[in-house]
Amino acid sequence: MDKKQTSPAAADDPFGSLVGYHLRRLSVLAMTDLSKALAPLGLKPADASVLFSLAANPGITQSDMGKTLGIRRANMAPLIAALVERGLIDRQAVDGRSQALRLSASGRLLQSQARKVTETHEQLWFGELAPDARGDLIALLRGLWQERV
Amino acid sequence: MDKKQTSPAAADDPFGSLVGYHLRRLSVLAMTDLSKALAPLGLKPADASVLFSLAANPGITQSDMGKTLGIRRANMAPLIAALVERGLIDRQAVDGRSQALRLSASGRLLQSQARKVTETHEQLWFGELAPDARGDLIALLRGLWQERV
DNA sequence: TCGGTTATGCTATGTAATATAACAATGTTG
DNA sequence: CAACATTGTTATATTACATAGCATAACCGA
Repeated sequence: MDKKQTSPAAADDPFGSLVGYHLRRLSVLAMTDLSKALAPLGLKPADASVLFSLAANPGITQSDMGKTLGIRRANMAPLIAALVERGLIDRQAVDGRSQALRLSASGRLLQSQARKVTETHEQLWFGELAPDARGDLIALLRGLWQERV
Repeated sequence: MDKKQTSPAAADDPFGSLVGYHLRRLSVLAMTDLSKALAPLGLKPADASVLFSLAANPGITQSDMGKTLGIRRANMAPLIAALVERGLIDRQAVDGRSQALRLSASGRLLQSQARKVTETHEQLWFGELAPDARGDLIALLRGLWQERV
């Protein structure tokens, strides 16, 4: 027999049946790594998600973007303000309240760089999954969270 | 045609191919909900993970538990201290440095309650998955994070 | 068209989960 | 024994998230 003597994991794993635990461990590790990969661009994952959203939805309002990204108004404000400050985003009043947001030229450039970094990161972390397995996983995860929003 | 006019999501979804994004959204929502479910027990998810680990590995040291849970020494200290303070965990010196940790009687009781709460939560969030699909998902997620630790 | 309600953006603030750095005390090993 | 590594701890910074309250603007029904 070659029991015990193993790593500090061992025993019978009380988390073996908990999806949420493994979701969290993976998500935290992957997000930490993505943070490091984006850092040279001066972006955090939340910033990148704003740029991606804007590349796909030019003219979206701040509050609508918050709804799609799951970020609250109070947290969107400083996030957007910093990107406007850096000249990456232009705002344009839609009415007396709402601001339409668009990428500036430099914002478009940075967005495409961030996209490349993110895709490289995804390939590193999930590239071992066959394309259809990856698609299935995305569909599964998306279905589970979108039900609850 | 019935295009557009849909929810504030819409457009072509710049996150459609990003596993990490969906991992994160699901993980955050599920963890927030688990937090609320555990709150009546006076526990946070990290506390519960400590209790689960201890139920499966009585006598494990603080640092070994940190390694298996992915929690750093500096963050384990106050986490364990609070549970000891509440009388849920007993410490016993293994040598001059290490402390063996065990659930007290009240710790065992609270652990089993936390386990029930967690399993109910898991059922609510992931119960729609067939048991083998759930097992496959867990194996997939676990494989992906364990490679990186 | 007025008045109540809702939406938008913002500031201030609180909480939780991370992270690093530095330390004392103890163990381990060449 | 001397050098090194491990354990637990404190202090502290960062980040992501939350709530509350506010001013302003838009909307909408009587």
